[in-house]
Amino acid sequence: MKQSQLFTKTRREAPKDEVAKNAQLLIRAGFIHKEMAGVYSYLPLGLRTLNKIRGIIREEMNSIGGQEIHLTALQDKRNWEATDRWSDEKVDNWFKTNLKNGNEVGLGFTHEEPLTALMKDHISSFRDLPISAYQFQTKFRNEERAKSGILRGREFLMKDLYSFNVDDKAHQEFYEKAKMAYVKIFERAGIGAQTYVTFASGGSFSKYSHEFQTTCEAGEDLIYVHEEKKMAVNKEVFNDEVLKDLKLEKSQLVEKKSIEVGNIFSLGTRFSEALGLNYKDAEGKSKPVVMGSYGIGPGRLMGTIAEVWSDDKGLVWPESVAPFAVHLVALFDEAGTVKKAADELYEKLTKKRIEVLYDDRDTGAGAKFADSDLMGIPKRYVISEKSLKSNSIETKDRLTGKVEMVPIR
RNA sequence: CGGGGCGUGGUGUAACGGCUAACAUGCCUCUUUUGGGAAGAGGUGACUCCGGGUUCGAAUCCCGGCGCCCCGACCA
Repeated sequence: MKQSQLFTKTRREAPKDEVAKNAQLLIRAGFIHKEMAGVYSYLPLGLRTLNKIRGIIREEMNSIGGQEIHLTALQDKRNWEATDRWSDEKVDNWFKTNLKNGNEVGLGFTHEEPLTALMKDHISSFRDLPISAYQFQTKFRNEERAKSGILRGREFLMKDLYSFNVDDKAHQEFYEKAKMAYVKIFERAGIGAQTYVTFASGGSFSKYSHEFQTTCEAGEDLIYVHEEKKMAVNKEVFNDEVLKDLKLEKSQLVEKKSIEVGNIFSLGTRFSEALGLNYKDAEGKSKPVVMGSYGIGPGRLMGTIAEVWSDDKGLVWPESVAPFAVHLVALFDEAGTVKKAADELYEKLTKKRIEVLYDDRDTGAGAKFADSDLMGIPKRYVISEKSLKSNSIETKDRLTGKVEMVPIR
């Protein structure tokens, strides 16, 4: 893409109402736009990165047998009354509204209820199981306080997968596969080194749930990390009993702030029983389906990557999630020879299906470099009078700063 | 929801209760520039968040509303 065509502009300064680093950088670089507190729009660069993240997640979910679906945001309250999660006393972050006929509907903050109800149409025998289905969906949560930029919003994208199995054993097997898939996702997204499988409260369905916590100063959570075992314990369950359970010793653990980038948990039969999702086993007996749920917020993940991978000049995207692979920066000369060479190189790279952002704007070198640093595209190719003298381009790695002269072929 | 802070051109800031609301940046025009946010000249752009009140006089003080940020609580 030609940068002269990109409608977004970078800015020198962050708006004063943003303190969170992720929002400051993403807004300055033109990735996102703040609509109101806790509500952000994605602009071309931001959406490209978000879609890269979605792509990684999608591949990993497909690889464990997940089938992609798309449920509705509007929720029929009857499903939620069946599980006792409709009342505002039970769930305090509902967005609710009314239809013209007066009926109440909710905006989904998660989708266990509707999917469980939906599955009644498709699950009747043990032969129908296992099933796992996932979606990328906009969730609505009426948070009392939105904060930390894109990390905690009132409207946000979420990948949620739900698993349906015949019994606990089958569920547990899938759960482990899902956990491994999650580990891979965060590795591929570039934050594997600082992301820990973290034991957290399991709610009423199982002893623990597993969170994926990325250590980072901007984090809202406190976890206790065991570096060698690459695992951690969330503060909410940090007690002697749990440590004994997990065979950990306090002295080996280090307290760290972290961001919850994913959470998986066993649901048991809580939803299937409440909504009547049963199947017939081989003996013809009716049994409730055993469920699990597995969430990742791709937007929050993007914000987390921005927090982890950035420096004083701007964003530093890992290749896997960068909006473009290459930032072609042309420093034009009077004669037009640089422009000609840059245009040709852009065509050539594009034909090779390399994703290039071509800075063909008529601005000074300093501004182009500053913007390039801010946007954080992993590779920068500079083409200029100087580089053309040796018939080459200058490449610079955004992360390492390493510079090389590469001949143009 | 408790506590604290803040609303001034697009953005970031300034302005004692008192003159035409200032500076930087952005944007437009011209000239000169062209490897780290170039220089000069000219120009554009604000009912100072909204509504009341006090005052001869309000961006500034008071009351109410709305919005935003931070700390805490909450976040199956």
